[in-house]
Amino acid sequence: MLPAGNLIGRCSFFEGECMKAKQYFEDALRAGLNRMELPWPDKALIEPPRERKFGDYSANAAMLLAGPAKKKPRDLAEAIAAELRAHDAEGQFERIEVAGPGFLNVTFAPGFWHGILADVSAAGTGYGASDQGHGEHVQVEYVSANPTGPLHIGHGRGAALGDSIARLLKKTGHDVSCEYYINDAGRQMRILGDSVWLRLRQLAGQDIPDLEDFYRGDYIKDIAARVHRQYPDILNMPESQAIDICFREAVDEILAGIKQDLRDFRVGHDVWFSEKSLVDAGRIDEAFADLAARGLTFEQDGALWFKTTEFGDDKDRVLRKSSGELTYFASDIAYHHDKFKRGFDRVIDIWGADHHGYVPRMQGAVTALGRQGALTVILVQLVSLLKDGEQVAMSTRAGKFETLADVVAYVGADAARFLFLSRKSDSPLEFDLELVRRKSMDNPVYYVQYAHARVHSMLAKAKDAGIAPAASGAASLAHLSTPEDLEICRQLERFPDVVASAAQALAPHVVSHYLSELAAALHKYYTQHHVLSAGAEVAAARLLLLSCVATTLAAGLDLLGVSAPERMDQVSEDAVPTAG
RNA sequence: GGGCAAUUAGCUCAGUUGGAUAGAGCGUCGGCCUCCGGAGCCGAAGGUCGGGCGUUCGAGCCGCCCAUUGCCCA
Repeated sequence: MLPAGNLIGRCSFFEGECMKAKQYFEDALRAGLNRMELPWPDKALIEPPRERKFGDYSANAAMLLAGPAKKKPRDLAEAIAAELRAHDAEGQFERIEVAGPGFLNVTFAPGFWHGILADVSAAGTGYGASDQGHGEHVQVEYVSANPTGPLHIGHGRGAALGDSIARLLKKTGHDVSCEYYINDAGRQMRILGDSVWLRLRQLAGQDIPDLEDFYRGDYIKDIAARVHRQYPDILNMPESQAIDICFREAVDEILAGIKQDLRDFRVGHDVWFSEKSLVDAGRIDEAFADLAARGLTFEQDGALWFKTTEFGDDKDRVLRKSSGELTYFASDIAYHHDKFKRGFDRVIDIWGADHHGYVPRMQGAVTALGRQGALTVILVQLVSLLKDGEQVAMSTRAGKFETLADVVAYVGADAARFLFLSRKSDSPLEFDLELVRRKSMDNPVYYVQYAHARVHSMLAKAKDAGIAPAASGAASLAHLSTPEDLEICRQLERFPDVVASAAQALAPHVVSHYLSELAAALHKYYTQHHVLSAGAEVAAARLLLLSCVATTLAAGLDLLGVSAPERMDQVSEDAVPTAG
């Protein structure tokens, strides 16, 4: 959990007085307890109560202090409440009450909440930003699919998650680099080269049976045909040379396709790191030497072993087989060794959940390298693809929706991303193509985008009518006094906290849930309070409030990599299905 | 056989250092457009938080056992 000091630091981002409600209450409470010569309890919590009727924020301090002070929790709470009331010179609190077993509940005055609008207006879409990361150098590695075929929908989930986590970390003051690790060395790559070579010869009329263990997607056939066109005499070359050409061409083409798919999904990596370059540059040996210097490797049966049992693994692992071949583990160690040598304070890897057994080993390796705790592995559970409630087979040969590109073309990047980022990464996800594609209320992404578009529609109408939003400090804000006005202010005030905790937990779904709630508050407001016909002064105040909602929605959607359209007909276009 | 996760409303899911009557969307049923976009709003019904035991003032959350499901490893 964040120390309280961070909250103050975050507020310094804005000019003037810190308007954070939670912090304001905490400061007042601390001061009050101090005057009463009571300590601040270690487990003191200040949080919004579950039910609105209990006020804006609730503190459990009296319950924690009652025991040691030998007083009844409620009596002590009353005494603290009286102390707080006596010192609320600025009248920021509307109500200070004691409830239940001894909760201390406060409700802020409307004027306090109106101050939030100044924060949002001043920050614009930068609202919610902070420096809690203090420029920490963080690397996020994600997708990193083997370049043996196009990305599938599971990769899409990892891509959306990694990209959004990077956005969250940037927003909270981290120095972030996004990386894709290209596994272009090793056995899978040999199989890829062999697969293309085999198809090429088959296409040339040679009667060769399929291999048991090779890539058989149609894209292999396409690549083989192209390679043959490009190298007409390839069949006359020495086989090793021909296979090498097949391999290089295949990797280049598949990788280009992967990059295109990610671009279409609005995911961008800063660094594409080649495993082969790691091997070629001798980095593997460097890492081995590092481990050997720490006495953590040994030779046995002609193989090189790493003593992972010293770090909690259930057995030691091989780094280099007796045949001289390197294991995946070996290059992964070298890769992470390299990451830390590049100066990252913290490294985040996003992996498919089927690799979970690999996590302790990798953590052990990082510890062995002297960087315990610097690696965070996020596991992403499987995505099951449905169409009208029925499972779509995911095998390479099955239906036409197996690739990420097809799915994105069918439902649109916004809808796909929002769904991916609406769920905790460690729970399996159902992705129903028809549901996600639907432009209706069962689709949360449109609900949120519509809220944003609704505000902009009103702002445009207001402009035509010559009504401008009020200035953030205007006296007319006093008109924002209904429960719906204040509810929206409260929601807006939460946003920086939401961003901070989402970044800390590396959990973008916290943001998407928040956005749904803010959108709901906006839609409710829209139905209950007419803006443009409410009289010039009221209209101006309400326009300011709603434009702050739009700003915050846009800031939040940006963290998810989802567009914030000003008109809904602008989003429907990229959801139009491709031919067929 | 061992390990990692998951289990919350009919469905899909939130609920993070243990706190007040467990929430949302969809679906179902019933309401709301002479007015800023109805892609919306309001209301109702719907729960043994998989089961059991324990820890304590208090457990969806922590511990142990069991069940089911998924994955990893031998």
